[in-house]
Amino acid sequence: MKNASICDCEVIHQEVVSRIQAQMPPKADLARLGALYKMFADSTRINMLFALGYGEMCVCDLAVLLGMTKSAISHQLKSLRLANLVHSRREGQVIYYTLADEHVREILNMGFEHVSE
Amino acid sequence: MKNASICDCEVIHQEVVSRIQAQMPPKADLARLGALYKMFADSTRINMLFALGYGEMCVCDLAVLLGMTKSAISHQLKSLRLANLVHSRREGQVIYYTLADEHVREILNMGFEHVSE
DNA sequence: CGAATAGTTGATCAATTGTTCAACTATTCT
DNA sequence: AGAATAGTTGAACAATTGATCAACTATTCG
Repeated sequence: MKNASICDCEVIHQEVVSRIQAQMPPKADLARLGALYKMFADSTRINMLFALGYGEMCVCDLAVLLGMTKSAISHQLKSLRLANLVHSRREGQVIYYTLADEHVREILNMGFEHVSE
Repeated sequence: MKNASICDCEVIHQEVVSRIQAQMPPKADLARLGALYKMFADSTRINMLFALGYGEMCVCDLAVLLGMTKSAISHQLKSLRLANLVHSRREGQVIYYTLADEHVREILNMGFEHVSE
């Protein structure tokens, strides 16, 4: 009984499990996918991404729009930047942020459709 | 200075902020979107959803496939069920789970494409 | 009924996460 | 150079999360 350690069931559908195991993408890919979705899994970041989807904004614009401190916004922007979901460009003291690419917009819209029944 | 409480900047692009504020979806919708993505924001759940995307499985199958306890799997399945991402049907003692609809598969694939560069 | 099996549940605990605060860097203007 | 402004950063803390364990329910079989 090789599965005794994790599962005491006797009705394991071994053919199904084996077949699906063979089809599963590499674990590392799925971990990266989880990490990607984690960026969308927060109200503040969703708001920021949607806002940036409508146009370029600086940190202060986002702070005013969402009623949050520059610090909080900046921390989240850093996460989004590291995840390659937004790009930034500096103009003097002001740093403007935009969505990184159309893919980000597509992911947002796809989920939004599902939420809108 | 109406924004003094949240932001000390003087270069707020008020026209941009106002325009975007008008375009933003209701906050409640964005919160629900965040909650939806939260379901995809975990390696275990991503693995489970991908697996179920390949075929119906019972709790034990998933436990064996992912090397986790029935309890852990069951807890996550409950979250997925409450989020309407999976459906279940009972057959005797065994409860089989499947993806709720094609939309779930689409969301998974959309993200997967982005992760696969 | 009673034993065995499949699955669920609630409490607990460690780990992760998001915001705040204060201090910091970078750029502009005088 | 010095002051002012835009943005970043790290530590700290509360809140949330995911796995584990033990106890529970539901179904089948003898």
